[in-house]
Amino acid sequence: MINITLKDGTSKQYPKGITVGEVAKDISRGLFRAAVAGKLDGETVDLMQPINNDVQLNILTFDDIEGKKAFWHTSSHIMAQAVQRLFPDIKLAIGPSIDNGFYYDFDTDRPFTPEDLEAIEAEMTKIVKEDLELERFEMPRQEAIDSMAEKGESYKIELIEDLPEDSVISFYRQGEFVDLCAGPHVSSTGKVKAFKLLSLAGAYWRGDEKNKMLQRIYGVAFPKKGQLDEYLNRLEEAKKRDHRKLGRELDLFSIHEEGPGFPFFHPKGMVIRNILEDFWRKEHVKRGYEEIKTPIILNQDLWVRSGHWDHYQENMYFTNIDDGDYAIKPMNCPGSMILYKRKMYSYRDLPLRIAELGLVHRHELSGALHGLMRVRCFTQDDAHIFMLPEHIKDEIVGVIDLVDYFYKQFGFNYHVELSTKPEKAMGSDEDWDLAISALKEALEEKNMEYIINEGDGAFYGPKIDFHLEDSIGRTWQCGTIQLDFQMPERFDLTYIGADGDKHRPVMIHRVVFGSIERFIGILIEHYAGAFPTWLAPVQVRFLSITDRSNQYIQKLAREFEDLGIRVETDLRNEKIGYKIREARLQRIPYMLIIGDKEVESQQIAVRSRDEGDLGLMEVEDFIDRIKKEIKQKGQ
RNA sequence: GCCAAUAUAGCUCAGCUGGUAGAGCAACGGUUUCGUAAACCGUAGGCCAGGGGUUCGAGUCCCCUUAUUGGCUCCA
Repeated sequence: MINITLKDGTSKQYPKGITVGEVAKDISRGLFRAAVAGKLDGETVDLMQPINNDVQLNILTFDDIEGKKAFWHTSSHIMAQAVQRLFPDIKLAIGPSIDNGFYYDFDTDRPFTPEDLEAIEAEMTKIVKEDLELERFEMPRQEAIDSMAEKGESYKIELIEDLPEDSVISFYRQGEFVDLCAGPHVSSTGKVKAFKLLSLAGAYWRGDEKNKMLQRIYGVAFPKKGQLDEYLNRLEEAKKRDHRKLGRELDLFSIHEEGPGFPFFHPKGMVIRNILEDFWRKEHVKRGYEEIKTPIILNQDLWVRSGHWDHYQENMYFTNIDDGDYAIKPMNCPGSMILYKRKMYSYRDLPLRIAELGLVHRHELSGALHGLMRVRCFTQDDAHIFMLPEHIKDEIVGVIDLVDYFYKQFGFNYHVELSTKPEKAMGSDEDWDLAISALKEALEEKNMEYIINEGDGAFYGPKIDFHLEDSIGRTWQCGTIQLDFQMPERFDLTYIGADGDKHRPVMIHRVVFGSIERFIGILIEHYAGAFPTWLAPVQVRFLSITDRSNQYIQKLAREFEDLGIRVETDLRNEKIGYKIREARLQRIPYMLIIGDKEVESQQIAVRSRDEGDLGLMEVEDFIDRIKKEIKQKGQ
């Protein structure tokens, strides 16, 4: 007999060799039905897995992340099986589960069509009905390679060859389909009750653009039909808050064929932009930053000196002035260097925090452009902090606090990544190690969780990135803090130390919004277009019942404007319901409805976007209310 | 840049296997002066993304270009 400790801490005796599934069945039939996999001492395993010694066991259902992974992994096998039945000539590459479903990559000369997806789905339905059991088995390395060679599965051979010498090479079989796979999997194909293939895409083998492009099919699957419907519904809802759609409907910005990746900001979009910038300026002054503005075009020699010519050229635009070669800035730092060098600094002047809202241009691949999130020109809310080595940690902590303060203001959740030295980098490994440990130290002092992104740093230094989520869960890098020992060296920056000698300062590059454009895109999706009053392009719209109230409205509107409240009037000869509908579609925080009654009593009828009809109010009371709300910035 | 899909009026979309472009909303003109999410009638609006081809005839078929979308790669 063996002792099995369950999730709730209780332990039970079972005969040696009992399977995970049998334990689940012993606990309850319901749990057995919901079970998709198990977790033995932290390792996820199949339900068929026998247990031979005392362990801690968790029964995983679809509600567990690892359970979902197993479920989706099996779904990807079902899809691959269907594809192989319909298109026997295809080669299998890889088919993992992902955060929201699964995919499988196939190699075939014949491109899949949307009709193929339907046929594949139909075949998958059959496989699910066949309720094929999944069976795990292992093979010695050479045998595994031979067996894959026999099937012509060259990608699988490559995968096996890359496995470490001592690793167990396991396969899963369901009916006639066999795939190299570490597992775990659900016990039979019949469990995958509801699924949908979502999209077709090209994907490079092993994510390397030098490799062949394979065809990837994405899908999702659930144990119940209702869950699938709910998921698809959520996707539909998310599409409604897409910033590209709302940007058009709310008249905030547009992008035209004449300037792919170069967004135009409309008057209402500019209101949001200007408010963000005002807020930004105020907070930066408070924290000891000074603001500068450097030119967009600077001569090519500067970019050679900064290292951009060697490391960033393919992302830059170039131009020519009077036979001289110039570049359009892709970053603000070299301009900031020039300003630092304009005079001498004492160690007492440092740290020096120099901020710049700088418009940069970068050549992004056409296929990468995406609304305001990925553009070819954007404004960075940049700053360069020049400092002594002993300032490093405090300055980084200061920036982390600033970023956190900003993101909290908008109610964002974010996650942090630390990126290390890339292949194409300047500087010695020692410098990089020093810089990386400084960043780590700051993160640890703030008790921040972070993931490490190996080789993803900027060419001049490692960075801490702050990532925000869009409406469908994709994350976008916004804030970043980059520690740089290289630029000060390249530009021979100095300060005079207490010893009277020249010393080299260290610098930080950092942004908080990241790109104002991207940040606005994320804000639009975050609020689904319903901006809090302090950010709303129009805060109040007056709606007339009849034209008898026009004069009163115009008088009030002028008063509100004088108080700095952003107002619009709708005096059209339309029914009130129609005007309310339009104002609601524009997500305007307050509608003030003015008819004969209001003119008579010199009051206003207030309708709030969030709370509905608030009834009659004194004008003064409403002004107090909205002013307070604006001051609180939606907190 | 690569793979795939898409491109019809300001917006959302019809237009079947080729026979000469249509709706709703918006705009404009009129009627209606109305109380909390869409009044009524009328008018105008399109080089069907651009270019080339096949055909007696192309929005529909083919090719090229551009842009967009979903991915891959890259990144704020």
